Amino acid sequence: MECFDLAQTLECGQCFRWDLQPDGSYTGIAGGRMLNVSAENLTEVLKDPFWRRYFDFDLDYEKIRRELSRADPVLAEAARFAPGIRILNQDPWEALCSFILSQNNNIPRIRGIVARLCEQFGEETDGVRSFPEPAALRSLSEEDLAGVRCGFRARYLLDAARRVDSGRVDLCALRTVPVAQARETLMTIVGVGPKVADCTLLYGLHRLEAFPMDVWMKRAMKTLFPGRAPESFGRYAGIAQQYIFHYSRMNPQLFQKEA
DNA sequence: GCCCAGGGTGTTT
DNA sequence: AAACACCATGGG
Repeated sequence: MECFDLAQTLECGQCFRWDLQPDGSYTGIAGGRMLNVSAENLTEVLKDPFWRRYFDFDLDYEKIRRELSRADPVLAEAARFAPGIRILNQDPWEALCSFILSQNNNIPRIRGIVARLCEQFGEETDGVRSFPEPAALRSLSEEDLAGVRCGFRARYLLDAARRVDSGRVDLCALRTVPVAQARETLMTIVGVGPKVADCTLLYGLHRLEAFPMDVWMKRAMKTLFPGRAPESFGRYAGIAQQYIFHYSRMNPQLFQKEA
């Protein structure tokens, strides 16, 4: 399967609960299930409807990559660099929290914070530690979250928990409303700006037109696609964004000559 | 010690 | 609207 690479998909910065094992497989938790997945058992894993959907296996990434590549040679180069990336169908609430925690932070530390959050406040069933539900966080104080060591982001996490748990932000409804409106709704949460909102839309709600612009993407757009608007990439702009993000992080020398 | 990390908020020009 | 300090924390 050329259009599905586990390392590219699980290590491209969209998820934070998958661990590379010594044997090259990945162990992770999603939707209250634990999975060990590798190139060897992938076909078997994809027979399970939950994982099939999680890994977005029914979307034809080969075709999308061809379309995107045909439209732009630079994008074609970026896509060629990691043709096996897929956009996961993560839980919207977990994605929202993960990217709230991501702000002004680095990926290894985000992973640690998410792990501690699950360990301290997630429910354990059959040895699987779930991501804590909004109701489990709603009534906590910032001091209660001290052990998670997420710093100033604790306040943001709690505001998100309260708004989601109360229904003022209905994550499920955001799958179908116009994307601009969904974005605005997410941004009513304190600590959620354009970038975190777009990450939630893309990775949690599978709104593939969302185009998160972090520091890497800003550099990449200026250098590789000067003057080009994210919307110009079309309804799969989010997938284009993922190719560009990964390409940029793997080739930082592209941006060295700033002065 | 300094700088940066998949940013956002509040304040100042 | 654009620039800026500030926000906790940890790693290089």
